[in-house]
Amino acid sequence: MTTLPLSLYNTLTRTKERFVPIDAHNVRMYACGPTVYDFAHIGNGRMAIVFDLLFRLLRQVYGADHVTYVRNITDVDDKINARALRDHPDLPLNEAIRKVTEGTAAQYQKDVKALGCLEPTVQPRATDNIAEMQALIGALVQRGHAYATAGEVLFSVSSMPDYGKLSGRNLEDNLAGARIAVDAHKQNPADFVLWKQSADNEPGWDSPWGRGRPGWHIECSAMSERYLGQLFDIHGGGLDLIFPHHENEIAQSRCAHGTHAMANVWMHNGFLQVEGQKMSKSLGNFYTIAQLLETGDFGGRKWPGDVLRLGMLMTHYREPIDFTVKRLEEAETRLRDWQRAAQGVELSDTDAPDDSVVRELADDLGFHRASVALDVIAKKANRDDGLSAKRCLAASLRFLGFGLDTLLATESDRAEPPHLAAAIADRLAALNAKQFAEADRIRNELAEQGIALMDYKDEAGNRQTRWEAKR
RNA sequence: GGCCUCGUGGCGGAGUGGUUACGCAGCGGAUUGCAAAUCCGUGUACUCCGGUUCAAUUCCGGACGAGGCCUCCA
Repeated sequence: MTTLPLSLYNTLTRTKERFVPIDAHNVRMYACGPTVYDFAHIGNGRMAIVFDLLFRLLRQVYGADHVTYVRNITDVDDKINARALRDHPDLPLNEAIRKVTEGTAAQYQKDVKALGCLEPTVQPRATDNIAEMQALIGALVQRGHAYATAGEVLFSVSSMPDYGKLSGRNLEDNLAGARIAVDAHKQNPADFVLWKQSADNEPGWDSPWGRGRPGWHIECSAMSERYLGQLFDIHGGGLDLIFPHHENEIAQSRCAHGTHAMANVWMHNGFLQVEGQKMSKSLGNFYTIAQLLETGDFGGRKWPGDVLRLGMLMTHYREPIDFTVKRLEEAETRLRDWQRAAQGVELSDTDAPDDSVVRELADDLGFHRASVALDVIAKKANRDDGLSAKRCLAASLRFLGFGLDTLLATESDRAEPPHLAAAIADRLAALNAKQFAEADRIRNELAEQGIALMDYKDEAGNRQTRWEAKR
């Protein structure tokens, strides 16, 4: 285990802080995962990539077996119910819901894997943790932080003196700006639902407060406690979750447990725009991960997962991203350069990334500075015949979650196309006979098939040809 | 209205109280039969207005602009 100093920006204090784990033998992080009612969009993808990068960094610093990463799957939600009714009107509700959540969750796993994300240590589902949620709600009621009224159990924000610390807002501010009609049954307009009653045609679980379903925030409080404990190291998610979601998670967890904190560090990734505009379905610039991977909807072509990954990471995780075709093209060029420079290395499990790369990442996930370090290593790898630089570059790319040859040949081209070897041999023969027209004819013919030929001289000074498949 | 971020060259994006990355694209050169790949070299910048300072892109204040949140959206 190294002692590399790690610093992370903490939303709670709005400063970058030195990170000190509660237990260096088990560093614990939680990220709010998807609500599985629809395919994940690229904004969801950014969140997955950012926290995957953090996970990888922690594993590198503290050891792969000393980090626990929990990313939940929210599979109880009114949007899911609505989707189930819409898409499967003929099925019983429970079955329809299962169809929606299973299908969407499976697609999510596929998507984030394509983006180069490691599997989290645990991916709990909300519906497997209903009892834990009810226990938390029970504790909140018992401690006087929640009350039952009009078929709902509500959290009482006024029962918590420092409610609003994370988002930096106080209850008066909220009231001043609130244009929402105050629900009459709420003691304070900012009180939020922990449990709500379900109608017969809505999914529900029996509870001390009647058959119902959980509110939005309680699931993360329950699942993080179950897998990470009452106090853990890092909690993350998208910027929009600061309020109300994370604020309310903190309120629930701390008040239920009587603790001073829920997680020590709160991290939030920035949003993205698409071609300069807010991503929205009505503007027609809304893209799912699967769409980018498998269709030509964005820029008229498919985009490999690790190009998307680099395109996201090119910008610091807290900054907004303008997601554009040009950005992806640059990401592709750059990644291909790295892959070319690292080409031909057989990596072993023990090959470690370069220190400079890890060090830059350790400074609040400074991926961009790490990428500059990669450039330096790549230059070195290209310059001398230094195998060590090549190996180091390859190990660094692997560490960062990138493939080593994904852009050098596509899957289907990986197997050498038939006749290619013969064509190359023919061309070499023509070249040696100085029949350049014939040689160029063969080269152009192959180019049309998406195969680029590159000539070089081997150590003996003989002309050789290698090839690369384009896209 | 309240609360947060943020404004660097064609683009992406670091960084610094004075010497000013790096990458993409462009341009020039080496190499090549010609290419590709690779290497070497190279131009353009710090939103505006005040203030502090010997000196500000960097610190402070203001303006303008962009983005996010303010009850279920990553």
